[in-house]
Amino acid sequence: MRLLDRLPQETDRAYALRNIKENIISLDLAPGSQISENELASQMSLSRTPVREALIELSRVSIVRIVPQKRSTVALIDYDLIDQASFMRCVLECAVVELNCGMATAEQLSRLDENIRLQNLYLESGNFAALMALDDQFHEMLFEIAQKSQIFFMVQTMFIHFNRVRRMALGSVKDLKIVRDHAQILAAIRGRDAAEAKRLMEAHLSRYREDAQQIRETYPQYMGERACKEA
Amino acid sequence: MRLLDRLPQETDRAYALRNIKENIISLDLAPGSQISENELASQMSLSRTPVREALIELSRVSIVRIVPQKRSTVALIDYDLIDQASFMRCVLECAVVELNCGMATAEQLSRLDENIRLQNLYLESGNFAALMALDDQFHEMLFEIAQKSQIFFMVQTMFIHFNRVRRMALGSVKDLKIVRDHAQILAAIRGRDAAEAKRLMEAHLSRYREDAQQIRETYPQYMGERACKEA
DNA sequence: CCAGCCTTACTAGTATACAAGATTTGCTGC
DNA sequence: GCAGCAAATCTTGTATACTAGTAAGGCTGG
Repeated sequence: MRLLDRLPQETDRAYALRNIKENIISLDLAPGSQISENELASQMSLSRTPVREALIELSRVSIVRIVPQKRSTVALIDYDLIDQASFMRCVLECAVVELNCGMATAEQLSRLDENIRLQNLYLESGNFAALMALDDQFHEMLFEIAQKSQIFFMVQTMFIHFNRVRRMALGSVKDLKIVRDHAQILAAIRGRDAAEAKRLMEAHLSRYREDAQQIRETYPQYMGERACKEA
Repeated sequence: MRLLDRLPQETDRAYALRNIKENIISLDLAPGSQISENELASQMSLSRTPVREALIELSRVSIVRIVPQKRSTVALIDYDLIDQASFMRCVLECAVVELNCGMATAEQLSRLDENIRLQNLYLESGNFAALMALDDQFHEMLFEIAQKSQIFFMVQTMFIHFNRVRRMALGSVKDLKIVRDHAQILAAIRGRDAAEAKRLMEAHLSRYREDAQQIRETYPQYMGERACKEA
């Protein structure tokens, strides 16, 4: 397990959650692998309590599976869950971006502009991790502008299914298209064209599904749904 | 605090969560009231651990507010949060009901029929609590039919903001309209008319917002947003 | 009487001990 | 050798002890 640096004023639980999440996305905690509260706790130099509380939260979105008195495992890649997370995100963000067209201020638009400028920068320099963080931030800003931050916060945890697969395909040529998508979406918002903004967002989010087949072939051992038997 | 009966095979944590949630909705744990892990634990004859884990989950959707090392309180009624929960629900359910039109089987349709029959029954007999439960079940079934159960499960917790206000307005004449809405929605699904189904769902969910002003006047002490100062 | 400090009694966060259940390992008797 | 039982050792669930931070109330010195 790869350890992240502690953030200032971060509680043990928040640290454990952030750390475990990151390790799941990076596949350092591999899909299907067994995890133990005790083991994770000692690796992070914490007690079981904050680790356990973090795992409970992750189990709520089915990214960690806790079988009482038996074991906990990192969930296998489940395309049904990814589809559902993807569907939810698409439906919500399309509605959000429509709202954005009616309410984004000049100052907010320029902040989005700034974000996209940085995206282009990291795209050129090949810093794909930073690019992904900016991508997340871009979408979060759209929720903020629509005054729907709480919704973003709530559903964000479910995006991990999505993000794990995204990370597997990192550095693909798709990234260029993604940044361009963002610029087009911003242009539509600026032009107050809700229908166009929605159309672009839908197309944008559908990109993430494209790599499914390739990933399925590259990491067959991580696939769930049907092949895995219960113990 | 009113205690619910234990369910078979329910863990202490699940029981605590169900119990606290119910007491928040029923206003037995009043908006703005201070709650203590210790006190709740002793009232439910549990230790702090499962109670605490339940409260953490509730704090994630901002229905309970935990101030570290200070106190925990039941959130005041916050119309912004209700709006966001309502928006999320509306956007998701409209998309779901559109899907339903394309995929509901005859067997599923008849189960929905059965549910609505029961709704009419409880409406006549004035059993509004049972009616509300059937209402919830109706909407959950729509998610199931669309094969989006995980989404329902995920966002359900946020509906508590919504449900608390709903409970305050319980027994109003609106209930008649609500049951009729359900029947119309089902008819649209049966007729495979996605546009109509969506339109009906949107109108249906907008009903819940109507009582806002009345509730605001009836329970001014429970209102949050601006008037409350930090301690 | 009043200001300021300090004690005390709370809070939630964390660590650890213990309980209950499941699995595995190895012994035992055939 | 093998079937079956049993004990040891895992797991997570729960209870409790301890830590640290906050707030309030009382005491003390002026």
